[in-house]
Amino acid sequence: MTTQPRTEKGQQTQAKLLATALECFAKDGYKASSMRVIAAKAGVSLSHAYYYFKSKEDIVAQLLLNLRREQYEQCSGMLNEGNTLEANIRAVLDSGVEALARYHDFGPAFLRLMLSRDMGNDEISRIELELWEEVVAGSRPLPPMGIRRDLPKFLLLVSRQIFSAWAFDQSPQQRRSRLLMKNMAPVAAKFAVLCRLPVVRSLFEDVLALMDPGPAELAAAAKSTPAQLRRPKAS
Amino acid sequence: MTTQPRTEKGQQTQAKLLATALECFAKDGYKASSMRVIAAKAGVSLSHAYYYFKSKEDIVAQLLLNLRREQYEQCSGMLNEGNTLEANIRAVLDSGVEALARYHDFGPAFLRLMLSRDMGNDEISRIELELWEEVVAGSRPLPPMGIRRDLPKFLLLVSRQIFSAWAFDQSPQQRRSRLLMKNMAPVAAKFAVLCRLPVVRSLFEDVLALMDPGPAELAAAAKSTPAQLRRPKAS
DNA sequence: TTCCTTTTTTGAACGCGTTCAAATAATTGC
DNA sequence: GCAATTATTTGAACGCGTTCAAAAAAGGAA
Repeated sequence: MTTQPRTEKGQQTQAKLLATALECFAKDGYKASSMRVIAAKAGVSLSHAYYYFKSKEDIVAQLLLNLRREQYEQCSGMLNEGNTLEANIRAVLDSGVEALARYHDFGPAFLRLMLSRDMGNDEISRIELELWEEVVAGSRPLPPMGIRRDLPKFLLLVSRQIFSAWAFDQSPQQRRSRLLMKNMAPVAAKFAVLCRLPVVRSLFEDVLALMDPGPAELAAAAKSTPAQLRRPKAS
Repeated sequence: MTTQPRTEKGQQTQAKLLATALECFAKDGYKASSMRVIAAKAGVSLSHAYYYFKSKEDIVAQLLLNLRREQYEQCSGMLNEGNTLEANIRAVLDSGVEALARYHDFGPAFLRLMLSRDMGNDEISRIELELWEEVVAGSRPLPPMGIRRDLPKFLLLVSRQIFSAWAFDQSPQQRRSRLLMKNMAPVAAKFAVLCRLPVVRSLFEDVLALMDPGPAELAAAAKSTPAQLRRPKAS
């Protein structure tokens, strides 16, 4: 959403455009829902769609955001009933794939959105992280004290990995990545328990440190320009 | 490469087309190197380019394959000199990012190629796996016996994760993902050593089993159609 | 050579995402 | 009221990846 409508009619038009787009997406899939089709079905000109949405990807971002919100509402309640960590992880993974299943051919577009850091994906990331926080906080028994704080971030990481497998999964019904999800939950739970042991625990911390390095380290890396660019190959 | 040229002139034309494409890619980047430009610079018509390459992505696949081959030749020799596992991992990761650095704006296209299973990326995967096998086989001391066989596959997995971070890394010089690479090597090496402990070892095996499930398990998953498709939401 | 089949090459078109200058409508200040 | 400013809407165009029918060239059998 690039341009905020400043009049009431504008709001309506934008809303209608978005609603139409989501409808088309659900019915005809990603490729078939061209900007021309969406604009036509919404009763506005093609170029007008670009007045409110700066790109097609921008609309897709809204779709993904909607789906995540749906998912959040759907399974937020189920995470506080004293289930095991494994069950909670499973619930979130399942609801995630369930919400997105109809849009599997959006996979690559979704992935691009989530992995690139430039669009309105902050909100999406926030929702996802919040979910994983509820997964951890609502599980009984609670995971080891030392990792309780960072476990959600770790689970977010893991779930992204799974999501990326799902996005490109060509097996019928995405069977492969669904199986991956099913097996991932117990492994992650087991890992959390094992984090009581210092050896495993330090691995956990290492991995997390990899994913977002402290600002000090980043700054240090900024200074040392390795500068050993390759000699131009003879070709 | 969709159509194999059947005459000698055809071979030449295809080769010229490919060479021109790689040249354009190196000089002008992904977006600027349109099929029209490539065809024009190669001295053939636009549609003729599609006679030999079924898509632009097809040419990009060739580029990636070339880069991987280059990387393989460059660092294959360095892996047999009795360095530590960590040093070997670092060498491969470094040479990888070095080979691809010029083509960073191909990142998303590359990623798509490597993650989707439908094109000629078998060859690319094969080369990568071979490299990781040399990393393991050439390191001193050798990693624990029990994981020696599967460690290469695990390292391939890890490297893909890093690659995906690199592909979307918007920081100047891809500083963030380069730092990630630098820190990943010691963690992976440490992990390999810790695999002597049964706890850690079983984690290793769990993760690997996740990534390619045995055929039995896949077949089982195929039968049980969960079939709890969502009730159509009220919109 | 001539005819026929196969391979190579082309021009024209399609629909796509996106941009832009210009037209229309709404709002505001006087 | 009217003019000036701002918000909305449009049509036409651009370059892109891709497709297709058909022309041109090459090769082989008679």
